[in-house]
Amino acid sequence: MTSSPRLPQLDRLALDNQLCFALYAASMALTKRYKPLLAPLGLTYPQYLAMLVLWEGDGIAVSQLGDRLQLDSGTLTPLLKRLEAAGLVQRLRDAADERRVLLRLTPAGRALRARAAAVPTAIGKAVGCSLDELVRLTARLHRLRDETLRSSPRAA
Amino acid sequence: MTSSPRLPQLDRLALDNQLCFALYAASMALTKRYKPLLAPLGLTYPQYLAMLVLWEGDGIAVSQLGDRLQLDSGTLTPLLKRLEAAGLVQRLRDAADERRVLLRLTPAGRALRARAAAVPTAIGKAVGCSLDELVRLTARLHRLRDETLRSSPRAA
DNA sequence: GGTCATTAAATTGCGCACAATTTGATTGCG
DNA sequence: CGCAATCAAATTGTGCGCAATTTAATGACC
Repeated sequence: MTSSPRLPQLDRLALDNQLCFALYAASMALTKRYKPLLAPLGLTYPQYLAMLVLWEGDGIAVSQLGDRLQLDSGTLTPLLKRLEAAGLVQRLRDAADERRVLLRLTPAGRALRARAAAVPTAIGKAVGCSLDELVRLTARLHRLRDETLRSSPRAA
Repeated sequence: MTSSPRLPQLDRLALDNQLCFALYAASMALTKRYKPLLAPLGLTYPQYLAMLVLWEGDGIAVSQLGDRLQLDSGTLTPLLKRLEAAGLVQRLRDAADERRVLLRLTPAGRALRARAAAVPTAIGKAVGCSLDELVRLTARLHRLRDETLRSSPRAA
């Protein structure tokens, strides 16, 4: 059986047939595209995602931010400390539950939203597809994530 | 203008409307799904991608692997040293061009492919969509990556 | 043949991502 | 109340991912 030169399984291990690699490569490429747009704002890409959540509504706990971004405190604690050092976010213990750390935008953090509004516009042009196509692809990817997490051992 | 409570731009900054986040979250979720499947093989996810390329054909240089995965030597050099330490890959200077490092699979590295064949099968079940849908989504993502890289400043 | 630009890896430094553990606060229950 | 279980952040350690620099080899041009 090892002498057969072409098994059907070989094709399934081809890099370009892997959905995971297509996702990974597209995500990395798009993230690189964001970098020059976010650098003037003083944000990295994950920091930008955290700010998007806080612009929707601040005063939330670290764990709630983590639920939204699917990241844990091991990732978020140092990231949020950097946002705090940059003067965009305030971290303070919840008086009602001292285990929690609440996140508040500073005036500077709130003001940054206006400058960030130009980012999605610039990216929209770069990906080169219609708004409708973009919305459908986004929805498709969210369903894929949900499906993947659902079948996972320790999904939230 | 700052007193208007709802500007159309606000919606464009909503996390769940970002294609980038949908990609990022789906990619992270799927990568986590791979982890328990790859751990018995002694591979991380990026190491698995490198092995996929080498299983297609070894004897290539580090830079060629980098072209395939869109990764640079800063990422690949330590990764490949770990694969070498694990006994899966051999790194040797190209006699014809001493700047290059050629990558060869060891017998153990070649043998690992048979065990890895079970991975795509297991993942296929987890994502919960038809093979046809999977192929179309993969192709769509590859086009998105190409488009994103094409519009990039310093694309290869 | 000697000099300069180019190229390929490697190295350094920073910021994620995550598993595993620790610290400290809260809840549940007798 | 007392105490174990649970929970939220923080910490520690490993492995990417990438920008910037360094080292060394090759190619080009005079």
